[in-house]
Amino acid sequence: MSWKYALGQYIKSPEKFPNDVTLDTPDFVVIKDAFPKSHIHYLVLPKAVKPDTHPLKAFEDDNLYEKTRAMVEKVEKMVAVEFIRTKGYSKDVKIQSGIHSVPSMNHVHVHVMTTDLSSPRLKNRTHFNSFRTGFFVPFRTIPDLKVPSLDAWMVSQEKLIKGDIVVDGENFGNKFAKAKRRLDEDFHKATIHGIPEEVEDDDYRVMEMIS
Amino acid sequence: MSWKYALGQYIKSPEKFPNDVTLDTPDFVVIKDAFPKSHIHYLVLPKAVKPDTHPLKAFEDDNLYEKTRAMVEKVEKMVAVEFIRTKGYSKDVKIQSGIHSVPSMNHVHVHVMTTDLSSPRLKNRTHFNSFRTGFFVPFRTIPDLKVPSLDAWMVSQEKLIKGDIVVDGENFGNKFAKAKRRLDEDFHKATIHGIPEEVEDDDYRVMEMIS
DNA sequence: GAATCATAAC
DNA sequence: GAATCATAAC
Ligand SMILES: Nc1ncnc2c1ncn2[C@@H]1O[C@H](COP(=O)(O)O)[C@@H](O)[C@H]1O
Ligand SMILES: Nc1ncnc2c1ncn2[C@@H]1O[C@H](COP(=O)(O)O)[C@@H](O)[C@H]1O
Repeated sequence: MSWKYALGQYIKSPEKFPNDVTLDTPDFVVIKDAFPKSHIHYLVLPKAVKPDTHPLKAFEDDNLYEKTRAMVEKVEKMVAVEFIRTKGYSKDVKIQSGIHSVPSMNHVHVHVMTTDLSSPRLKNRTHFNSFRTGFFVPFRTIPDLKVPSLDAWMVSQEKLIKGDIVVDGENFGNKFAKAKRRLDEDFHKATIHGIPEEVEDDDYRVMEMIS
Repeated sequence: MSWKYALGQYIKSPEKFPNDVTLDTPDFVVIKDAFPKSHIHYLVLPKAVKPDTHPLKAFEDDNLYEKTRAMVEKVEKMVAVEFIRTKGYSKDVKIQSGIHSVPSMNHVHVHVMTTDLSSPRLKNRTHFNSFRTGFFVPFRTIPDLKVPSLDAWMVSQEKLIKGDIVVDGENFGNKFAKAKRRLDEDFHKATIHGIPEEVEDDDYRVMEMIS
């Protein structure tokens, strides 16, 4: 099995990876991304898809899309809870779920992750742009996407990876290290490192969102 | 001022870097290493040395060596205290102080650091070997070093940088990423993440060492 | 996708 | 020294 098929091992033998597999149902396996690009980063893997299918192709199947949507939703709620539990309280837990326009790994997978991009594994511009540009396709936008030619679309989408690094509104050009510092600072500031007593009433909207 | 002389700024204008300068005396400035290779990593900079002097040349001056020794000792004690304060209790705080055989940066500087090499800034084999092979010259061994030809010695020492990565007794060859994982795990395990009540009597030897 | 190595330019 | 970019080999 070449590296391109590495995600297949979790589908084939989830029991072999108890530390990586978070959820194992008849139709899905949910794993921790082995190289998480944010503080929390999961992959949702539908089991019944041919390994080399492009996600947009796979999700033309309304039934698969709908089942995956339900699982993604479930994992999003887990992420919110886990974030609050492990990272201390935060005013708002921001989560993004979606696919890469041109996945490197086979086996259809949906990224479900916090949006911080504050992680030791975020090492280059490609990593950043793959999650913060149009190269990242939010899961909910998939049904309305109009992609006449998948191949042409992929070629076009791939250019987004090479573009300038933009954090918030600020353009960092090719200064990845500087942008990374910013992302790490932003995460640190956004996370409340105080005692629970300091939490204000209006900070509970996340708990409501996930309830 | 080219990058090679960047450490000179702390000597020239310590007041401009309050976040970096830990100690400023008539003869020394002590700074936090800007790219720390261990959890705690300081540089001791004697002020009265010409910028492009090799440390072994500078420390032939017994008076300078002795004054630096006293300052290094002082910083080592600070490091021990800081480690216990910030990283949680640990059974033994291991500290290494010394110079690189072939420094890249000018302005004589002595590294005073914990030995963990567990740091996001440790990024390659060169970093590792520069602190874990004979390329790193412990400060206390300097007076007894016999180096007839500094140039020849440096050429020879430089080869150590290219060697296999060895952690504890284990040879990691060129597998830096794997070695780094080990270093991070080791640090995590060595550091006690429990409550003070779990500390045993014989764990206080560090405090005695520094008292 | 990750990781090692080499190479400019600062 | 740090950082960006390109390149094999997996
Ligand atoms: N062996 C692996 N196990 C788990 N996750 C992986 C593995 N190899 C790569 N990944 C992750 O899989 C994702 C593949 O990205 P992409 O194909 O661009 O959607 C990335 O987020 C990787 O960090
Ligand atoms: N601008 C800087 N400020 C503080 N420390 C630095 C700076 N640039 C490099 N360093 C550190 O200086 C040390 C120089 O290493 P060396 O010359 O090999 O002894 C390394 O540990 C670097 O991380």
